[in-house]
Amino acid sequence: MVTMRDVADAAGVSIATVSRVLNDTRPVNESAQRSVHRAVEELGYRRNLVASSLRRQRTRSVAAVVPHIANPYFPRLIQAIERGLAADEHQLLIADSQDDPAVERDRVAALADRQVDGLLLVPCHEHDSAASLEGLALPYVLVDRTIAGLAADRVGSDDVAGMRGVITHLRARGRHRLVFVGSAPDTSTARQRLEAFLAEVGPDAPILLGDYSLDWGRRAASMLLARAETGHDGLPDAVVCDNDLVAIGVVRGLRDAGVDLPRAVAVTGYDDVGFAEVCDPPLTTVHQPVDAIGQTAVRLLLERAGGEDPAPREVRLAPELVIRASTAGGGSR
Amino acid sequence: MVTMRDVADAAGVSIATVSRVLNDTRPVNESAQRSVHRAVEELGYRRNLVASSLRRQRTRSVAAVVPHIANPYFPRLIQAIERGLAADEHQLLIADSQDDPAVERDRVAALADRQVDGLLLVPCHEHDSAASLEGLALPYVLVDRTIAGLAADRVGSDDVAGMRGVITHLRARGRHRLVFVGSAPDTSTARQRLEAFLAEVGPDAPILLGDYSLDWGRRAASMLLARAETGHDGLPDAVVCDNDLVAIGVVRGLRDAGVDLPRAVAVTGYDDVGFAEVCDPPLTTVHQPVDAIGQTAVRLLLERAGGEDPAPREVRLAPELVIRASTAGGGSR
DNA sequence: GCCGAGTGGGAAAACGATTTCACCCGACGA
DNA sequence: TCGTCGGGTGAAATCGTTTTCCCACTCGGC
Repeated sequence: MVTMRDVADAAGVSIATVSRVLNDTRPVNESAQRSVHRAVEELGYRRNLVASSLRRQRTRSVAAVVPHIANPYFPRLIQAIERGLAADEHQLLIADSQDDPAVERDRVAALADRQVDGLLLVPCHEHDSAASLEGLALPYVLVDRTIAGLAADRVGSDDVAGMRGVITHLRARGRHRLVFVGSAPDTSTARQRLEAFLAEVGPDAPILLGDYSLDWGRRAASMLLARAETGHDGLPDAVVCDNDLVAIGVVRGLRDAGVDLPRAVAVTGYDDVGFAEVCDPPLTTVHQPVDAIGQTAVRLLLERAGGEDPAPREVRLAPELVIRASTAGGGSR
Repeated sequence: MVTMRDVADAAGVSIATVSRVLNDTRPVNESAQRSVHRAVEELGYRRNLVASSLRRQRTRSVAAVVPHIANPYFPRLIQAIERGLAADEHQLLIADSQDDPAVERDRVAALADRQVDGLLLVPCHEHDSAASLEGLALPYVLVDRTIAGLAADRVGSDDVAGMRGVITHLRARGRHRLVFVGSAPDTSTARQRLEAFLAEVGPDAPILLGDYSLDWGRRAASMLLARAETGHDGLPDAVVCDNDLVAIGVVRGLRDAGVDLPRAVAVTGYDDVGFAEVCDPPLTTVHQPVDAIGQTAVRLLLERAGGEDPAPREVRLAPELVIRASTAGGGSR
C-alpha cells in the first residue's frame, strides 16, 4: 500500500506537508505543491479513508435502514438518498430490518459501531422501533414513517390528505360503498391511512387488514367475493387499498373471478410504484414525492451531522392523486 | 465516547487485557474477564470499528455497485447479498453507477478508498466497465454480467439456455414468426440473449433494440403495429423480450391497440420480476435464481477476501422457464 | 542592528484499537 | 536447586492519517 510516508519521501517533504497540499488546509510553497502532486501521480497514491476517519472523527458515511429492500417503494427512495449523498461525497451503508424490530435494533447498533455520521431510518414498527434508537448518540432522521412519542426529524408525505383525496375522488365518480383493504396498522403510515379512511367514511366502515403483499390483496378479493355470495349487500363499488401491491392483488383477484373492472368495482392503490401505470386497468393511486423525500431527508441529516441542532422538524410533503382507469366509469347503482 | 482505555481503568487492568477478553485471543484470568465484562456493561462500551479496521487492515465491509438500484431485478439481488453478508457480520456499502461507466469508475474508486474488503460488481457495460477495475488491488466478483476479456470470478445464470428454453416453448405452442425486442447489447447478458435468439431463429430474424424500460416496450409495440399496417407480413405471432419490463410494455402497447393477447400474439419476458405474475395476461418468463446468485457471489468473494486465491471461477446457475398465460393458445396460422 | 509579523515546514502527538515483546510467577522434571 | 514451560499481564509499537506546536527564515520599519 502506498502511504503518505511514501509520497513524502518521493517528494522530499514531510508527511505534514503532503497532508496540507492534499487537503489545502494551509499555504504551501508552489514548488513543494508541484512535487507532491507529481509524487502522488507517479506512485498512484490514494488516501486511506479509514485512517482519515479515525483521526477526523467522521467517516463521511451515512446508514439507511429499511424494512424490506425488495419492496418496490424503497429502491426508489434509496436511489434518491444515494444520489443526494454521493453529490456530497458521502457513502451509503444499507441494512434491511426484515420488518423485525429486533433485527432493526441489531443493524442500527452495528452501523453505529462503524461510526457512520448519521442514520436514515424507515422504522418497521410505530412503537417497537423506539428501542432501535435508545441511547443512540448519532444524528438521525426518520423517513416515511414516524415512531410514537419520539420527537425527531421526520420527512414523509401527508397520508391523511392523500387518503382524503382518494375518497373525494371516488365519491365524485359516484362510488359510495367503499371497503378498505390494507396492512395491519403497525406503522404510522398504515395507521394514518386507515384512520383517515374511517374518519371520512364512518367508524363502522368495512375494513380488511393483512400485510403488505400481492398475495394478501388476492386473498382479500376472495373474501370480498365470498361475502357477496353469502347474501349481505353484494360487492362494494370501490376498494380502497393502502398500497399498490395490495391493490394490484385485489385487481387480479376480482378480474380472475370475472368481475367487470372498473365498471362494477373501482380499485385504488397508494404509492404509485412503477407498475401501477401498466397494471390492467391502470391503477388510480397516490403518488408519493419520493425523490423529494429522499433528498430532504439527506439534507436534514447532513445539517445535523454538520453540527447544527435545531428543534425536531417535521417535513410533510404533499402527495398527489394520480387518476387512471381503475376508477373510471360510474358506480353501478 | 467510551474507549477501551475507560474500560481498562474501570476494570483495573490494561487495555491489552481488555482487548484479549473481548476478542478471546489469549487466555485471561477468570476474575479479570469478569471485571472487564462488568465494566463494559456498566460503561456501555462499544468497540470503535474504524479504529479496529485500521489496525487489523480489514473493515468487514463489502461494496456492491449496480447499474440502477430502482430496476426491479437489483433490489432482490441486493437483498440476497445483504443477508449473506449480515450472516457473516459484514456490512454492505451500496453505490449506483447510473448505467454510466464513468460514474461506475468513480464509485468503485471511492469504495476502494474506504478499504472495503471486497467488491461485488454488476458491470454496466461489457467493454467500458473494464476501466472501473483497472489497477484495483481488491478482491472482486462480477455478478450477473461479465466484462469482455477479463478473467475473474463471475456468478450469473445461463442466458443461452434460458433463451433457448423460451424459443423451444414458443415453437411447441405453434409459434413460428418470432420477433426479438430487447435492449442494446452493451451488457454481456443482453448480448448473449440476443445471440442465442439469432442462433436459434436465424441470423436475419427481426429484432428491435432499445433500452431497459417499460416505455421502450410500448414504443416497440407501436413499431410492430406500424410495420404490420404497411403491408409486409402482419404482426408476428410471438414477441420475445430480453427482460420483463420491456415485455410488460409490449403487452400494454399491443393490448391498448386492441390486439388479442395471447391468442394472436404471445409475449415472453426475462427475469421473472414480481409483477410478471400479476401482469395481464400473466407473463411467461425466465426465472433467475437470484437468491442463489447473490449468496454464491458473497461466498466466492468472502473466500477471496479471506486470502484464498484460486483460478477465476465461473458459476452459471440454471434459469427456469416459468410458463404463464401470455404464451397460451395456438398460433393463428 | 533589532523587533514583530508573516510564511513555510517539520517533529510529534493525537485518533482507538490490536499485537508484539518482555517479563513475572508458579509448577514441574531432572 | 536449577532450568523451563506455560499461563497471565502490561508497556509500547503499530495502523495511516490530521493537527498541534514549535522553529527558521524573510521582510519591513525603526
